Amino acid sequence: MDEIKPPQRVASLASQLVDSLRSLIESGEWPVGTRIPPEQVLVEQLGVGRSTLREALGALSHLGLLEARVGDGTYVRASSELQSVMVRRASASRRDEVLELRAVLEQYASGIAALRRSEDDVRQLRELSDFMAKVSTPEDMAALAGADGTFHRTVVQASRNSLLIEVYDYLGTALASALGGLPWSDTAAAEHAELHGRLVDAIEARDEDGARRVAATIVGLTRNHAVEPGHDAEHEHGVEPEHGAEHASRKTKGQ
Amino acid sequence: MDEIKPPQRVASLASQLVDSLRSLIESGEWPVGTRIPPEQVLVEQLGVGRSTLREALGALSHLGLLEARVGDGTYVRASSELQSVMVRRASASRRDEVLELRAVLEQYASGIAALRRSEDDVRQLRELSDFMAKVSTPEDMAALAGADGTFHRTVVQASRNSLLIEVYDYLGTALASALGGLPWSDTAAAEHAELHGRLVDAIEARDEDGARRVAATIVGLTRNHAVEPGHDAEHEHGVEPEHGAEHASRKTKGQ
DNA sequence: GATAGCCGAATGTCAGACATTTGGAGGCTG
DNA sequence: CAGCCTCCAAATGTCTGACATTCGGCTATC
Repeated sequence: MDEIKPPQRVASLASQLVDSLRSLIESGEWPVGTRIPPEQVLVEQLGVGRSTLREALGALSHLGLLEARVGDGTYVRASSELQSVMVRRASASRRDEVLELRAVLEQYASGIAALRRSEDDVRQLRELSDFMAKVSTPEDMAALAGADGTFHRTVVQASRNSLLIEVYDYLGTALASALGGLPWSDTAAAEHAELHGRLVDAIEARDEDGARRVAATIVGLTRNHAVEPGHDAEHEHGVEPEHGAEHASRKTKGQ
Repeated sequence: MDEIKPPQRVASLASQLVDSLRSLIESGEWPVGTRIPPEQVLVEQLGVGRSTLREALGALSHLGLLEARVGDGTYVRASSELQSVMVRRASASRRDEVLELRAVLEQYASGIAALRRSEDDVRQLRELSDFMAKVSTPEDMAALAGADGTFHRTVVQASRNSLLIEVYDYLGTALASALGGLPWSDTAAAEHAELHGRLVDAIEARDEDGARRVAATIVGLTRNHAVEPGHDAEHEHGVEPEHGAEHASRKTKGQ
């Protein structure tokens, strides 16, 4: 009995590989945008056959964590597997369902945020709110939409619940590809800005119920904008995060 | 120019396979528990190499839709890819975060349910509520826990938002494997039952705000039970749904 | 009739080969 | 010298064949 191997053949090699690679990605060792070593290198580093490795890489690709390009290499595309799945699921849902779920999360997160917010949160929200109140020219509408998105994400983040934050973000991603920038009338924009100010007030005052109520009002207003009929049915569900951006130099082999 | 193939080599064969197989599963053509045809058969049916097919099968396995067993076959394990990913993500989160998110969904679903509930919903809820009010002997605690779970799922389902329902269910699945059956004191059980009755009342009366508030109270009560310190950190994240159950007879080849 | 052993079948893994695509290096031309 | 073109190495995509491992059922034996 020199060597007794049998003990651990619990999980398939490919499964173990998937877990290993996934933890490499989720831990940030392979940041998004990284070009991972070519299959040949990984095969000899990990000591597995190419088929096995490819099965693992394929799984991660279909999970949305990796993206392989023929003739180029394989890149890290996202750090969370929940994202791609959630986006795909949300894209397959009726838009009002997605909006409703997101609204639910946002309202409640606003309430919690009022309880857990830091001084820093309040400062950021106040800045964004003030900014949105100032802009009114049509050409700033794009900036306003961006600020609005940041505002709501900041509110949700102040809830300090990472799982809630993540789900909220993914729903937002799924929606963004669907509705994009909507036009705002002047009166609506003014009301919108005023409500945001009140939301910040409530959060600053640690008024859970008030924050939730204001958030509900904002959500209702937003929904009225979004339900405008038109491009209802499908939209490409690829979302396509940044990827043309930071590609590690191709010839960087050793690291 | 006899044959022009180039037109669609847009996506890799394996990717197309994943989509095909996934739709077979999600459409219900291959119900959960089905033993899918062996690789060899699929290879010749689909006209692809075994490596390619295996890459697709591996991806679906790691997505949690399939489960392969050496020497036996490959079985459909779940019909939604969101489930496994969500369960895994939730299991990696702090329990209080999961509870909180689930509580959020439940509270708002209760409010929405009050608006959208059918007569049938009310009837079912009333039955469950009455049942829970009756049982008090310790040996019925298991049945009570089951009825409680069914009650809450029914409430959420009355919201008629499939995405919300799905996410709620998965969070519940993730939690169930973690906390299992908790003991209830008599007074707590009585309060619990009384609250459920009031929730049904509010839903029947289409009282959105009241339903949400009662649900919030129930959630708070439940949370007090769940936050008892102890087994906090990790718990196996496998969840393991039914699988020993309905296996199609092995020799059933044609269908 | 019960049990132990055999055998076929199915998945798991590896190796090799070729196809296809890409990006860049190098040479050619103006 | 600048710009374009060609060619090539590299990387992923696919297929085939082989062997290992494990499981379920069948059969033969006691």
